[in-house]
Amino acid sequence: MPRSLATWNVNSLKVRLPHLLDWLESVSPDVVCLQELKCDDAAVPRAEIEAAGYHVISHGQKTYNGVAILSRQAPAEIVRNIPGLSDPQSRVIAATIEDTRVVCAYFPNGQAVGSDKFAYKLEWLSALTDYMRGELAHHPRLVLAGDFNIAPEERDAHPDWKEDLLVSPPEREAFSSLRALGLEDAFRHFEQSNRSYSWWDYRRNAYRRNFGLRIDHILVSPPLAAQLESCAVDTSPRERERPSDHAPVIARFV
DNA sequence: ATGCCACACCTTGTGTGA
Repeated sequence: MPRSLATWNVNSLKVRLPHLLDWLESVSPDVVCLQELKCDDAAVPRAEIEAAGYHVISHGQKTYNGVAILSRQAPAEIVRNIPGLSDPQSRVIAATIEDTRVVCAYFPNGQAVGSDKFAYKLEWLSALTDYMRGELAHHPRLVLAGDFNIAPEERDAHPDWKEDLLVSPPEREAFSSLRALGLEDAFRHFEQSNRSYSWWDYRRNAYRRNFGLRIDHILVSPPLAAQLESCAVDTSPRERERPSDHAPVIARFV
């Protein structure tokens, strides 16, 4: 089984490749779920990632979206997108790595509560929830990791966050529905510092002020929850030059 | 009230993100 699994929205794989390679070398996670590649599959820097010791599978898209799974062990049963959902946006890739089913997802942003894109977000969330219900029936050891674009509780958003988006009741109810399938938020399995976040706006010195949200999550099924050893946000890549606006989250298992 | 920043795009502004 993988002993460690991370998720990271890199906001352009091309720009963030040096950050990613350095981080892989220093942290050496067994599985990494990446989001917002912003490139198509042909542009994924496969050779560099393989040279770092990882298999790489991707579901890319030019300009927007795009997801990938990096893994020390070979992936099997690869699925791209949510089965049965007609969606031109590349937001999901899933694979079985050893004995564990890994679903990597870049959830829609939603733009503004009540907008067309918000309606798409809720429809997409409903489809994902149905998909996860079926996956859990077939794979007792399941991870859903990615950029959820939802801060699930009050404590997951800075008190001065004024927008409804990412914290609205329908978004939080959708997150609860995923948890209700029997998935645990790995981060909340442990004591954490107050104001722990995974994303900070590039503007207005948000990172320096820790004006952020916790929207990147690792949800795990009960057998994996029972084996959790730790789960933490790694802010070190956010402190580099030209960082992603997101920091990676990493879970370790005994 | 907007842009504040970053990224991609057959760029010289626009769409999108969170």
